[in-house]
Amino acid sequence: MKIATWNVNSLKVRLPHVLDWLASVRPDALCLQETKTEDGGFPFAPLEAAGYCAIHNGQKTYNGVAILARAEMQDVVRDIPGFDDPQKRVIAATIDGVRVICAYMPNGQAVGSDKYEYKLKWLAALTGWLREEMQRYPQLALLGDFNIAPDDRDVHDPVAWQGQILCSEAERDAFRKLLDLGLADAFRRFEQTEKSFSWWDYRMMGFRRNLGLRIDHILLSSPLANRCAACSIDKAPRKLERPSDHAPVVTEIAGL
DNA sequence: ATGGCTTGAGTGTCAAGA
Repeated sequence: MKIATWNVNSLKVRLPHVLDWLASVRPDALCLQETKTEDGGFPFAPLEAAGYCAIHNGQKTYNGVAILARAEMQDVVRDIPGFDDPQKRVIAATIDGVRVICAYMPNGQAVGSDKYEYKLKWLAALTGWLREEMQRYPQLALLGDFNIAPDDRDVHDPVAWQGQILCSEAERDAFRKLLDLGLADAFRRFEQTEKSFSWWDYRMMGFRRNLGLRIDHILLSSPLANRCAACSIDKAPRKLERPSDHAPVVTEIAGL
């Protein structure tokens, strides 16, 4: 089973890239973040023609998350249960016995800001919900744009970014608390080249100079982590005309 | 120099992203 995550930064703009990528990679499931549209503007028809069912938790202008899958999706949940939040950042479904949770964590803007406080509260709520969700679904994968670089090796310039948004200790603590639930960072289960990133700033030729961060992640519960055969970042779509600023992250689970 | 691009909303220019 091949599952993936991609922050597309507007699905309307990126649909051709997404369709090309689905055709060449053929994942069983793809989690999307920042669709930036309500359900009315969601491209269900072309995705279905490409062989994918879709579920969407949409919002105008900002946020918006979706899961595309080749198989039927069951027990769909939108938003974090019990957490009052108008922002559409979570959608979950069961696909071939695997609980797939697609999340777009808040950016946080600046350490100490109101948005930063919201980010930390949001991450705590997600963690609380996942603790229960993992009891119900032993085979669980959390995929998405975490907006957290977990370690200095996930940052192109760790000195410049030290203590800054996406790299602060409280955010990294929140990431570790997710791992403490019994989840494993699929990417770090394998040998990776140094300076592997999943996001590069549009400005300053960030991609060409590899001035990036690894903030998009796939976390796997033990039964899935034990069968995880590969995890990589696909930089190819970032090289196209009008790319998303994020690249897809893909993992392969053997025997599913 | 808190800038630099990109998107959406909307038609002038700003918020937000990371």
